[in-house]
Amino acid sequence: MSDTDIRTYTEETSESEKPRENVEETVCPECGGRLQNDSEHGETLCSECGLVVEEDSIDHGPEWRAFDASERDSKSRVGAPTTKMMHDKGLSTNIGWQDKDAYGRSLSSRQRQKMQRLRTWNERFRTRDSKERNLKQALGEIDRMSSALGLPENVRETASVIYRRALNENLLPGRSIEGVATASVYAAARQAGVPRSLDEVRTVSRIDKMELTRTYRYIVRQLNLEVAPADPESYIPRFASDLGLSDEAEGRARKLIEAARNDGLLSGKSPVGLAAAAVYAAALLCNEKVTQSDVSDVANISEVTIRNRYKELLEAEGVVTA
DNA sequence: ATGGTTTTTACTGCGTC
DNA sequence: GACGCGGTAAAAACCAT
Repeated sequence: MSDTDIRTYTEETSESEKPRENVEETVCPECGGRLQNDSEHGETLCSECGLVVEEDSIDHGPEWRAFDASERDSKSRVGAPTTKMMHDKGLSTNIGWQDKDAYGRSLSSRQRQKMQRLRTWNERFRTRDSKERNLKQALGEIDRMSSALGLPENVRETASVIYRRALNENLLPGRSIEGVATASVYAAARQAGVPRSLDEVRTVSRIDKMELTRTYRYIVRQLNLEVAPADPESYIPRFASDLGLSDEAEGRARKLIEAARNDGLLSGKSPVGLAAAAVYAAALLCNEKVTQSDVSDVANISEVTIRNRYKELLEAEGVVTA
């Protein structure tokens, strides 16, 4: 009754495909000139007019920001930033494949043999036991799924931490790596306040719904993760932006949820449905054009549910203001 | 396994552009 | 006439017991 957040919603995603822009274009839309790649800056630009058509999303900069010179000095450090996203935090030794010494000179054949042995052993130690190899694969999956879901970096870190803990507590036997990794992503997204529904997570994973819910429950219990019931409000920004609504409408939607919360309308209902209904109602109140089917598409919720919820929302609002 | 609640599916009628 | 909206009944899904 209270634990509605586990709920899943069956909805085939085949019809929720959105028209995709053609990225194969090789002619400048501005002047018709030829496009060329600038790999250093990760851009695709026009050779005629210099228009940047496409920018790579990879950021090659450091993970911190500096606002003045002294801050830059104090934050700067030598070496690659560590990350929990690599199974060894990126700190392990790597031996280059080129048989060159530090000055770029070639090594003698005797030294080459030695380096080859070192490489072999280094690799063996690096992925020493099954746990390390397990983690290596899982973190790859977590990264992949997070990207597909558009989740921010900190969620991936959190998911990685959760997975590590599950691994350390020996929760893995009997469960698939993919399953636990998926559950970690789901839990991390919710903890970070940017929840994705079970359905959304499932679509980027290779496991089925049942395994995901089972595994998710299990690791939440075993690790004593504190995952509050999903708050409808946390879905609102994403839905509102997907529908191209104004900030005003978004705020309005929050107020509707707030009013409903005071009336005790929230418990037992799907948070996604509530959020969708609030967004729809708010758009109406702000005279912004959105149809029920639009909302049902972006929220993956049925129109009927939206109708039922939004009726209740407006009533609650009416009670409060009256 | 079962029962109660919620959501979905499918279908209908109404008004408007 | 297509579309958006509102309602209903039956089916399905989900959760707790």
